[in-house]
Amino acid sequence: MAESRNTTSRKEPSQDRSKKMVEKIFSATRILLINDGVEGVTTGKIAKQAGISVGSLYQYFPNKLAVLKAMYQSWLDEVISELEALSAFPSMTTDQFLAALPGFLDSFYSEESYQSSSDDRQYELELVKGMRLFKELQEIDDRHQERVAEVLADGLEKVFTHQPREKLIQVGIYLYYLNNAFDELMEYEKIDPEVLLAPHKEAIIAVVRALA
Amino acid sequence: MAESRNTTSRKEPSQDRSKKMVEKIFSATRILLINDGVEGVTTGKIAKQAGISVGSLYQYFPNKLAVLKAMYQSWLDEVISELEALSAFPSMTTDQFLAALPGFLDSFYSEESYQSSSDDRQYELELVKGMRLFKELQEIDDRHQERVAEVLADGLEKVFTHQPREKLIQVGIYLYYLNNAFDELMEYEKIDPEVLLAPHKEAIIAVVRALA
Amino acid sequence: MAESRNTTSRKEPSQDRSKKMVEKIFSATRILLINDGVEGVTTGKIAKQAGISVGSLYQYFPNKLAVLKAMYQSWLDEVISELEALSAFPSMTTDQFLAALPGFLDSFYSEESYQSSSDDRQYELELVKGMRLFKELQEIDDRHQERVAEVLADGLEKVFTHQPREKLIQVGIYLYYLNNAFDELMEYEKIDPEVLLAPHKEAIIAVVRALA
Amino acid sequence: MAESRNTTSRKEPSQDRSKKMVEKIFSATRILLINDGVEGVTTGKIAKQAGISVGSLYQYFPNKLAVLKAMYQSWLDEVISELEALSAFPSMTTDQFLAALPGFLDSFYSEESYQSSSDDRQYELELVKGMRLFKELQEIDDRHQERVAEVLADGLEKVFTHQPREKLIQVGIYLYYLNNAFDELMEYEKIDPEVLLAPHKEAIIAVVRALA
DNA sequence: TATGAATGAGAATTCATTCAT
DNA sequence: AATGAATGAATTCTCATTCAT
Repeated sequence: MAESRNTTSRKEPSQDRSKKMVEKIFSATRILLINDGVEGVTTGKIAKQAGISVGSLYQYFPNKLAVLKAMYQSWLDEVISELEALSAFPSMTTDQFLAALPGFLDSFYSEESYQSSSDDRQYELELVKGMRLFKELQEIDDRHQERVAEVLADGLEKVFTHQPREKLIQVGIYLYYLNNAFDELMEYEKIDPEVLLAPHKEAIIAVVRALA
Repeated sequence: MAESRNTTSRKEPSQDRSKKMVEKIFSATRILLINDGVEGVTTGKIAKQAGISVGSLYQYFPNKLAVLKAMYQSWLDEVISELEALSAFPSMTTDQFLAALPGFLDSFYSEESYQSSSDDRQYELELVKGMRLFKELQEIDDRHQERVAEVLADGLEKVFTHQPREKLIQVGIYLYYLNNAFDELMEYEKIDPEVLLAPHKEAIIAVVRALA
Repeated sequence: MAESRNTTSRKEPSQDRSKKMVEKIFSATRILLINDGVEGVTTGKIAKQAGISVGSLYQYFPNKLAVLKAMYQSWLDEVISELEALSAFPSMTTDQFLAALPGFLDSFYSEESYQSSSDDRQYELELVKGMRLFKELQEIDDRHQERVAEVLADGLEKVFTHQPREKLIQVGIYLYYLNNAFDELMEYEKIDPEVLLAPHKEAIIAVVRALA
Repeated sequence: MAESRNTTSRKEPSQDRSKKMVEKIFSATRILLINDGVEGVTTGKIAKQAGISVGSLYQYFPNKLAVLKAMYQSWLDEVISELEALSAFPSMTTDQFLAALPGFLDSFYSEESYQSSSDDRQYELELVKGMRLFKELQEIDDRHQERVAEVLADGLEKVFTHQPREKLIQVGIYLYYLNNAFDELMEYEKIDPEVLLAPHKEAIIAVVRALA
């Protein structure tokens, strides 16, 4: 593939028709991502699965990567939204925060959260795989990381007001990675979530407490 | 690629010539892995980079995957060795262990360790990428995870004798992921190792202390 | 070649364009078969000879064998048609049949029939060669043999009503082989058709007469 | 393969060592021919099966085809020998010959003859396949046909003294083809030798009687 | 002589992308 | 706009043959 091409959408999905088309392409790609993995996604298969022609696909996206890029971006935007919701709590003292943390983590890691539908997980895993596979998607990922750090730092700032912003940003990213590691671990079949949840919470609390 | 083929080495590198050839192939592949990523590794490029013919490559490996497999396996073996060295400490009481832990972590995460040459890191990242890309390599990885868990559990067992083996295994894996997350984080340019080392150590200590 | 693949046509040649394309592929393959032999037929050469791209060939056939298979099948279908026409005579007594046989054989082996263009013969020979070369084509051939036996038995049954079907089938095949042997012999340049036609007819008549 | 090269043996198997070597190569090739078909015979496999090196193979034969050529030639020589034995009967009158023919055919087609070991049959079939596959072997085959015709004509001449040599040659070849067709037919699993032997004999007798 | 490592042309097949209809 | 046929570069792997040891 000519990876050096423009990979942004070719046209704004202004008309309904267009929106529907893009939607078809996304959901077809999602299915392929889940069933065949990124490496198994081809423009031909997307078109077939979407019930459209390859030509049409190229009417809405300049190349294959642009499709993945849009989907990846969209997923990352969701993640940011969730993090923003998470960081949207009222200011409080360190003690209040530390007291509330265990309960919060319990609900955050309640079964629903880390046991999202297997399809969803697979989909996300494949997007991440694609991100690592195509340099172009890595740029998105870099911007995403920064955004994540900012959002989490925003939250931490409400509590750890005495810490320099820069440090909160670093810790924010660390917490993000900690969470991702746990999520990834949950994919591993030998793992017992019941057993690991406790140590994982200890780890998070320790990191946060170190900010106090 | 025919992923179902036999992917073990075709011949034992018994003779010097053979060893040299295999070495050429490995180092050429390493370079390609670093420069082009797994997705950019082709048998043709390997041969060219190694200064040999494609045919020769196929005298030593039954297919492209076998090359990656051997390299991945070799790296994982090194990792296991390191972990074994790590777990080869004398039995001690929980208090002794917890007292020694911070110092140990300091030396473990001394600059050398997590600042290995960028090439080495890139190489390992690409191997991991390949592992996710090819089913056959995933099997190796699964076995590796189990091995890691066992080795780390062996170490923890010397201290936390009262804990059931199974729990030590789970925690062992968690610690492995924690370390990997930190390593991965170190790749991220916005990160300041100086700042994050402390919270990371706190996290590890918290997880271990929870075993007491 | 992966002989275990699906080797039927990839798409119905419904549109005119498609028909023309398939036609191009067939006639190019025919030429290669005649000039280079089955062993000399490659997808690349077919495409070049047909003036199309390799990719196009694979739009119409899933693999090289599928092309040969279609051509072989098509020829065998013709053969069956001819045999059906041959067997489409009215019922008659043994005596009537034996009296008519010599005249029939004369017209059947009139020059036109066994002196088809050398290219046609060569083409058929190469198809047969291919059949022996590729297991997948052998299956077609087996079905063909059975079909031939049935059709010829249908004809013989109209005359030799007292013979068990099974015997007529066996004799049908024998006659088919006899004819093929004669055809093949005609390819041999040292042969004088004028001289051999008589003994060949004697042989056929003897075989048939033995059914009376 | 460079089919245009010299394909005769590189050296006379004068020494014992050489003879043994050539023998090894032949018997290895025979096994491969039976198990994998001509298309599956490679110089590498031959060497491995023979327990020698590829290099050695090329010491005794200039190329792969030369091996097959020698084996094919050798088999054809055997066939000729058998035919010579067959034709080595005393002169007799037409009536005597025709009276003896049925008995002769019975013994000729006794089970041993047309039910030679499956391996032998397969071996011969593959040699014939190879003959059709490689132009170079076809030349041998042409010479063989002529030789067969001569030998059979020699036999027929003892009986049908009034017929011109040329005609006997033509009929000789026809009989050879008749026999080959029957042999080939016997390979077809739907065939019942018991049923077809009688008509086959009728055919032969009719052809011969026509010479009277 | 024997060995078998090394060669590299060549074969089958895939797939992103274009463009005539 | 939509279609999907056509393209051809790229990829993996094979195997007859050579040649240094």
